[in-house]
Amino acid sequence: MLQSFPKVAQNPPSSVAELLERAQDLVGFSFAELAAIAQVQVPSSLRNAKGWTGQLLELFLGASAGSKAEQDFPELGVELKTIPVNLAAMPLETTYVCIAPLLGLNGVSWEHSNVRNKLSQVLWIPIDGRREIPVAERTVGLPLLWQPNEAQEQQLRRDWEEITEAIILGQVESITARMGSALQLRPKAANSKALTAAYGASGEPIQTLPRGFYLKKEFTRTILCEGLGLGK
DNA sequence: CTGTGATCATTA
DNA sequence: TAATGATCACAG
Repeated sequence: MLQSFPKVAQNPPSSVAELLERAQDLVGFSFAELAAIAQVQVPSSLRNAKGWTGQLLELFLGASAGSKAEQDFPELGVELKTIPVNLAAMPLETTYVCIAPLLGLNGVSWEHSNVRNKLSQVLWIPIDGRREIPVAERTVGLPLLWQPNEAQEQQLRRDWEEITEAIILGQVESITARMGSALQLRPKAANSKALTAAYGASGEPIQTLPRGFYLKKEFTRTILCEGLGLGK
């Protein structure tokens, strides 16, 4: 099969097929190679460049830049997630999904939740992210376009409902990352001093750390292994 | 400050 | 040593 050389996208993909084509063209390339093409520097460490990998791939796939609270490819209904894995395809990190609203949740249903919207269709791009490999030498893996199956959808729904219920009841501060089987709630802020409004235990307004929804590693591992036919 | 992209680093 | 809670950079 003919392999086109990857290049920085000048426009968003016009179809899912085109998006997948672009992703396919990146397979096997190292970050050093891609960074050279995109004319950006490879950080020696991701310590001060935590989102670098995801943003590098966005350049090649043509994702609309910015920090809008919507999918990366709104016209295609696709969300992009780069996920560092080891040789066993085990995710090395949890996956950030979206900010968790702490107010105005009355009447919000799973069907209309941001979590469901973001996860309705995801283009997963695994990265060989082994820590012992220099960032420049890490490579892009096989892309996987995923939609939650019935069981996964219900699992996510149960977690979301449990967590959301706790938020509504003013228990945000007692929710730990242990709650939920696939989805978890964790801090998502510039630092521990950032504050946002939420409900207190008596329904009174309080200020608390902003939270975000994340996918636990094991859930993501199952997606990748089933989707890529790697067995379990 | 909120939301995007996430990984770091301390602790259990 | 894995997971939780904390943090980094940047756009708007």
